[in-house]
Amino acid sequence: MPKHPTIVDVARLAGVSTATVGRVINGQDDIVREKTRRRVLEAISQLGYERNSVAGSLRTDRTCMIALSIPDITNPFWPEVARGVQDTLEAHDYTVVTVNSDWDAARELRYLKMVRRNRFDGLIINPTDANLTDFHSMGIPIVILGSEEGYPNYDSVGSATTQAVQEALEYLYRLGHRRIGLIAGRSRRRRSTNRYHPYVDFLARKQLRLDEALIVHSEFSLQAGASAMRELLSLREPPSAVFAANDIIAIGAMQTAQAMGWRIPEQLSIIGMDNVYAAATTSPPLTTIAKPKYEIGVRAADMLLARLGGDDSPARHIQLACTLIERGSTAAPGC
Amino acid sequence: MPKHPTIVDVARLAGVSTATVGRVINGQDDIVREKTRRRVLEAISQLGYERNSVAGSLRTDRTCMIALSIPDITNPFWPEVARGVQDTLEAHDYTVVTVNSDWDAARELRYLKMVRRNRFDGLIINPTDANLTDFHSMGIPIVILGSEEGYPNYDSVGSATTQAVQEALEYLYRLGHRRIGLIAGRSRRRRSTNRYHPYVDFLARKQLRLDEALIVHSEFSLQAGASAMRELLSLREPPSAVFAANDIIAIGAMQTAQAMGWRIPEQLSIIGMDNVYAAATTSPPLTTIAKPKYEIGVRAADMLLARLGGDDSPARHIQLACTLIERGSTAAPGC
DNA sequence: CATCAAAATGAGAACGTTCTCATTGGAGTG
DNA sequence: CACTCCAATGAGAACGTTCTCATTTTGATG
Repeated sequence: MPKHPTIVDVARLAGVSTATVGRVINGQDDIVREKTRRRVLEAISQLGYERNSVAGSLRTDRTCMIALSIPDITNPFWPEVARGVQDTLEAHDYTVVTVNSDWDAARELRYLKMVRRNRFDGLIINPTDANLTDFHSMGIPIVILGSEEGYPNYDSVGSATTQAVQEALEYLYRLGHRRIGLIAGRSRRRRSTNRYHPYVDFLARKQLRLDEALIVHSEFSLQAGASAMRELLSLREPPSAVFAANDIIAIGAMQTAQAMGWRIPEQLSIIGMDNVYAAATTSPPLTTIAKPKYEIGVRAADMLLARLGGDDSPARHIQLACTLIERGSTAAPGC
Repeated sequence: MPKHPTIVDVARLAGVSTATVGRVINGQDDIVREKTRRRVLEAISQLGYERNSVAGSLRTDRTCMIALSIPDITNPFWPEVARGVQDTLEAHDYTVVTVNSDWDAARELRYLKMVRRNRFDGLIINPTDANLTDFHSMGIPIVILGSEEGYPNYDSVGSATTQAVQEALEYLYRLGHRRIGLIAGRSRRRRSTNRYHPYVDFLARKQLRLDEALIVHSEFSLQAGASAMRELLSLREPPSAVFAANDIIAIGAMQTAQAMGWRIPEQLSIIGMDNVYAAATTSPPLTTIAKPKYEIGVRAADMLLARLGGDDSPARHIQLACTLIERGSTAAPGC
C-alpha cells in the first residue's frame, strides 16, 4: 500500500503553497481565487488525497470523537440509547466510541483514562462510580445519562420515573386493583428510592394501607424477578397486581407466576417498565411503561453538541416523559 | 482547564531529554538506568502527565483504533457480536468504533471514508455493498462477519448455517414431522440460498416430496413472519411444523398462528434461528438454533489481531457450529 | 505612469510524540 | 594514568496538518 498523499504533494502538483491547499480543503473559498481553487481540487482528485484527521487533531486539539459509556450493550435497554447518540453525533461529523462499564468502577476508570489519552472531545455517561473529581479532571464536556443525583453541575437526561410509577399505579388502581405488589430494583448508585417513594406516596394519596410485605427488592434479571414473584405469591394475601422495576424483572416474574398456575391477567396483572423488545413478544404481551430510549440518546447528544459549540449556560436536567403501553398482561382483578 | 503537560515538561523537571522520557513511558527499561527511570516516573507523577495518543499516532502511523460496521445495533442479533469484538480488542488496548450501515450502501461508503480519514488500523464488517475495490483501497486488514462469499481473499467468520438448517430439520423429522414449512429469509447480499438448499437436500435425503408451496420468502421482521405464516396456514394441507430463517420471523409467525387459534406446539411446531433474547421469553418459549454471536465477535477480533500483528498467511474462513436449543415451541405432531 | 489598499498567497512555526544516529559516560583493562 | 568498548543518553528530524503574520499580487484611482 503506497503512502497516503499529503497536502505537500497536492501543493507541489497544483503549484501553490500548503497554506492554500489548507484553505481549499477547509472550505475557505472566500479568500481563494476560483482559478487557484480549481487547480487545487484537480490535484486532490488526481492524487486521491484524503485529509489525515490525526494530524489535524494534533494541531487543533480537537478529535471530533466522543465516548459513550453505558453498562452493557447486550442489555436490551441500551442499544436504542446508543443508537440515538450515534445518529445525532454522526450527523454533526463526530465519531462515537461506545464502551461497556459492566457496573465496574475500575473498568469505568480505565475508560476515562482512555478518553483522556485519546483527547476525545466529550463524554456521555451512565455513571457507575465516577465522581465529581474524576469528571473535573477530564477537562471536556460531559452529559449524564439517567438521574442527575450527585452531578448537579453536569447536564443530564433521564426519564421521569416518578411520573411513570404514578401512572402505572394509577392505571392498576383504575382497573380496580387495591393490593398492588412492588418489585423494586436495586441500583448500584442509588438507594433504590426512585420507585419506592412514588409507590408510598401513591398509597397515601389513595388512602391505602402500606403493607411492606408487598415490596420486594430485586436485582435486574429474569431470575431475580422470578424469585421476587415467588415471594409475593407466597403471602397469606397475595397481590392482585404487581408493578416491576423493569421489563426483564417483569418477564421473569410473569413466567414464574404462570408456571405456578396463575393465569395472567385474569388472576394477576403485571406491569413492567422500559418497553424492551422482548416485552412485546411474551404471551400475553407485557403491559409496560415505555422509556423513550432513543430520544434519551438524541437529547444527550444534543446537549453535548451545545457544550462543544461553546454553550456555557448552567447545567440542565431533563426528565423525559414515559408512556403507558397497554398490552395483555393487565386486566381488572378477578376477570 | 490548564494545558496538558507534555514530555517536554517531564524532561525538564526530571533533568533528562525527551528521548529518555519516551523510553521510560514506552517500557524500554532495559536501556534506561533505574535511577534515571525513577526520576522520570517521579516527574510524571508530579505533573500528572498522560501520553497524548494523537501525537503518538501521527508519528507511528498507528491509531490502535478499529471500526466495527454492523447493520444495526438495535437489532437483537448484533449487540452480542459487538460485545465479543469489543471485549477481545480492548483487552489488547485497541479502541472500537461501532457504526450502523442500516443496509445502506451510501452510508457504508461514508463510514469507510471515515475509517480512512481517521487512519484506523483495521475494520471488521458485515458488508452491505462494499466490494473488493472498496476494501483494497482501505489499505488495512479487514475481517468479514458472515459468509465469505464474494470476499475469498479476506478472513471471515460466520456460523455454519447449512449444518444448522440440517439439524433443525432433523430434529423436526425425528419428532415425526413430515410436512415441514420453510420461511426463508431474503438477504440483501445473497440469493437466499443458505437455508433453501439445505432444506431441499434434506428432503431428498429423507425421500420426502418437495412441495414448493411450503416455502415462503420473507423479510426479517415480525410482520413479515406473520404474513408468511398466514400464507402457510392457508394451504389445503398446512405444514405440521415450520422452520423460520430467524427468531424474529419465527416469533411473528408463532404469534399469528396462535391468534388464528392454532395451539403451539400441539398442532404446529415452530423453530427459529439466532437465539435472541426474546426467544426465551415467548410463551411457549421458542425452540431455536443458537448462533454463537459473542464467539463470532471474539473470533473476528482474534483474526484481525493476527493481521495487525503481521500475519500474512492466506485468508481463513471460519464457520462456527450452531446449537439446538430445545424449548417449548416444538413437539411431535398431533400431541 | 505611480501610489495605495485590499485581496491572495506564501513561509514557517506549532502541535507532542517517536525514532535514528551521534555523543557522552562509565566500567574494565593494561 | 590512558585507552577501549559498550551502555546510556541526547539532539533534532520526522509525522501532516493548521494558523499567524509577512509578502506579493491585483485592481482602482489620480
